[in-house]
Amino acid sequence: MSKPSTKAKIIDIADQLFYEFGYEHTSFASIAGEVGISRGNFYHHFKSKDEILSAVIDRRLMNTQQLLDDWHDEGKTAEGRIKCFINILITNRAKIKLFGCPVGSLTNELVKLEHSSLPGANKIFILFKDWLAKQFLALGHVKDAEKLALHLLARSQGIATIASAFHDEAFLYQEAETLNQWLSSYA
Amino acid sequence: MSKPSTKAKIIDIADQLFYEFGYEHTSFASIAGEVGISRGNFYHHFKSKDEILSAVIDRRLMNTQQLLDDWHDEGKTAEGRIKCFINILITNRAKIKLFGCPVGSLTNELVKLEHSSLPGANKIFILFKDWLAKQFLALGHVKDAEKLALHLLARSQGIATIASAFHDEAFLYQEAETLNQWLSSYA
DNA sequence: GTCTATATAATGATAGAC
DNA sequence: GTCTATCATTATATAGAC
Repeated sequence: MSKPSTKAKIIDIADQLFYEFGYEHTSFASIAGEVGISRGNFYHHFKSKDEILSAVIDRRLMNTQQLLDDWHDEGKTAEGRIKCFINILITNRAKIKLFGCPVGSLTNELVKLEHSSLPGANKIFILFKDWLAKQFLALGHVKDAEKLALHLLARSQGIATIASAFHDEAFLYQEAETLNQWLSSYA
Repeated sequence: MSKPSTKAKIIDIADQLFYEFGYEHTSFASIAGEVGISRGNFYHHFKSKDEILSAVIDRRLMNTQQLLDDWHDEGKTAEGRIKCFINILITNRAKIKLFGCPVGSLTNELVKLEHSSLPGANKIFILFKDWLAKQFLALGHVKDAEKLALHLLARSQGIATIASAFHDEAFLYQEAETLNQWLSSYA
């Protein structure tokens, strides 16, 4: 592994800070501080804050695709693969409890800013949705695959919202179990 | 009806703007502009921006309590009353599609700001939760009333998140129907 | 109670030396 | 590629006249 470039470091740190503190609340000063560079250096790599957001979204898209590919190898059955999705709520419980879902909370913010990167952020949702729909299709739900996929996506979003509002980790366990029960009625 | 005081007007406008553009993104200048007063006049009524947020949350708490009281009179049965809750997704579809849920999107933001008003905003969630739990209790779900209430709350949150991200009103109709079906299995 | 004028700090962004 | 210095703008907030 070669050492990460400054540009890669900026994207990595911005990704974290946008998640933990929100896009607008994260300043160049705080990113620069974390990366260990000066604010001026910043604009050598990115022309604007929006451009960093774009890069962060692209990074998240890549990471999400990688995650889905990994799940495809892990899960032997379509049901098992959907369970991988549900299980993020448990795997990422510590962060979800504190900051909610990275995708949902970002779109939530971009919606209110009427930000031009909302469609980009939505692409992450769509990656999940299409992947889930493929699994439901494999389970024989030819007509309802899309609907079931979006339904599950919404369910996971709501769980993350409530869990983060109340900083309630137990709720994540409880609702992940409820989702698995729901899934078994479709598998 | 006496004409609303300047203070009441500020709270009313701030409530709308916080919903549509977010708390942090809403400036004093924009509130003052909408109300039709100068920025300086502002601080005669509120000592800080946080204090306005507090007042907005108090207002939302009162309005929510009023809404729940109205539903109590409207719905003849516990099931009917829960359906009133589910039906907000339809009644408020135009705004939810554009800005999400006022409660969920506010807590989402306050979580990331680590804002001291998060517990206050959560009280709105708790009002809904306790009211819903009471209805599920009336339906005979003695042991699961709390769990079912929070589950339904989370479901509605997720639906609002997805609907606003994609500006998709049809999804609100589709999922409200799914929720009503879910409810009928508990009623 | 409302206004104008202003203080102060932080923001995103630029210019130019090294 | 990184830095320092700086700009223009905006933000919250204050002081004091009317």
